[in-house]
Amino acid sequence: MAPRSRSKRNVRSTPDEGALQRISARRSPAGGDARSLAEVACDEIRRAIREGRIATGAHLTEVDIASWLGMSRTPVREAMRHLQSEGLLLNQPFRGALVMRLDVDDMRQMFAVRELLEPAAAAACAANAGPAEIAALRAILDQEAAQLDNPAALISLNRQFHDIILESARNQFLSKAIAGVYSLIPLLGDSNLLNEPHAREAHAQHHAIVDAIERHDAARAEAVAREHVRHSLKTRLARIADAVPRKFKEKTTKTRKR
Amino acid sequence: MAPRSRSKRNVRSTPDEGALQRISARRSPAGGDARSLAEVACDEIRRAIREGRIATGAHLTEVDIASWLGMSRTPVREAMRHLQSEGLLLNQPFRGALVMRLDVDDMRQMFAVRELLEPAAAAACAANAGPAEIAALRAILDQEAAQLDNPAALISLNRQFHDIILESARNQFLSKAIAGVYSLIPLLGDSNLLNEPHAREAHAQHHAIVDAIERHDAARAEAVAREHVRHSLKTRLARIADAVPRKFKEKTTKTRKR
DNA sequence: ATTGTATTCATTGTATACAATTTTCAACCG
DNA sequence: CGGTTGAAAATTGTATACAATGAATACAAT
Repeated sequence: MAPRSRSKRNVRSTPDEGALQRISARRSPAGGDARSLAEVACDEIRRAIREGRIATGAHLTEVDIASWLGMSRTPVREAMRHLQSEGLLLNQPFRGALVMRLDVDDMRQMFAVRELLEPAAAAACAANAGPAEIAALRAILDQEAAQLDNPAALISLNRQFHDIILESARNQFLSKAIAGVYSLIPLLGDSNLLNEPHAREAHAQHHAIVDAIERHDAARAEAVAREHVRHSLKTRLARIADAVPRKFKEKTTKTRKR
Repeated sequence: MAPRSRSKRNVRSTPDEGALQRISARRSPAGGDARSLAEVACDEIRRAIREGRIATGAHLTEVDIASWLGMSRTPVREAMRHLQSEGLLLNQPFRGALVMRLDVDDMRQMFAVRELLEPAAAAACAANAGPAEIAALRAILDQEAAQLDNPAALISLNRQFHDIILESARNQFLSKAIAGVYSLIPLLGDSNLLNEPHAREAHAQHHAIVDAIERHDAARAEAVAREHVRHSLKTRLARIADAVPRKFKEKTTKTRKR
């Protein structure tokens, strides 16, 4: 077993053994990563998909990823299985794994479920949230207001916002269900928050949600959250409608590394 | 690569090659299993948990399972990671994996989510189901009616019933969300369908659901499905209330194999 | 030229060996 | 008698070798 100690380059009494350790040391030369290589692989693949460096529809093989990341097949295999169960990769029996591709209909299905789950989370949060959680939400609102023209920051804040609501809902099954949907959002392409008018409207809705939560008005929180999801879908559909006019149809663009 | 051919002991024109194939056949001596060992391990562990041969709260290690199932750690590890992401096992960093344990509060959370998702599935099914699906549902109803005193059969029919509804809902995200919840039901212990009065009521509700679906009455299907979930929770809570009087408290009973 | 057949190739499945780290437990010192 | 330290045991992480299978391809026969 190799990783897992966070930053303890630990006890190691005898010095010669320290040397021996350094010989077989981690391959990440800059200091303490200390996550398992499988986790690293998982995150790297996810990130590459999110950033578009691996296109949806591309097909990955264990050996390709392994040589890309400079590790053996074992952790890569583990990561790929994980991503498969997450739904990001599609196991193509003897031809590598396909990066899942979502069409407009899939997107509608996804938002239908979000429209079911997220309002429920907001309602539960309104019922359960204490002063600490409400303060945390307000803090996020303030930061959002200050960063409305900074999509990267907004994306991070947005995730935190929804995470706090989800935790306050205090329902692990609801959390897991929503997480299962969220994990496939990267497949939809760029975030809506790159669009500033959308970001402004989303921020206003966040505000309304927190107001309702603070008043413990579950029905109102639920309604606004539902509207929030609907607005998000509407923006995505509009973006697709704008983008469609282009004539070209990509095939399964193989974006490999190496 | 080893398994994966389902039941195609395929074309193989020349007979001597058939013999040669049999020489290097799978290690499961009785006929064609042909699933990967990781899948076998996954199913075996799941089954052992469902049947109570591994108690909730038990802690499993890769080597124990491997020696139990007579395979190497590799596929076992894969299976355990899968079950962890499913939520059936809880990774306990250096002390083996814990079989997840659900208390009454967890159960309530689970049913809260089911009460959200299953009515939505019934409603979508009512909107989408064609004659074939409705016929399939009616066939299940008939079989249920004939087996009301056979819990094992009812359990299988119940799963088929909900599977058909879920497929007819035509929403992969909804399906995955519900599947994620269902996979933890074995942790709740014995099925409600062992209780005949409950089974009768559940069958009646199934009937009402199918009637609504056939009339494409989404609102009615949704309402009955919600009542169905609520009734299921009520029965479980009543069973717990009955069972609690017993004084004994189990510890983390280690139910190993081998 | 087309079809059927054998061979090679690409890819995954599994076993095993080893490394590294956490836990456990016992001995030792205060 | 309690706390600390050190070594052994238990457990997991990773690499690598090998087996087995589906797919692709070359080749022969009609």
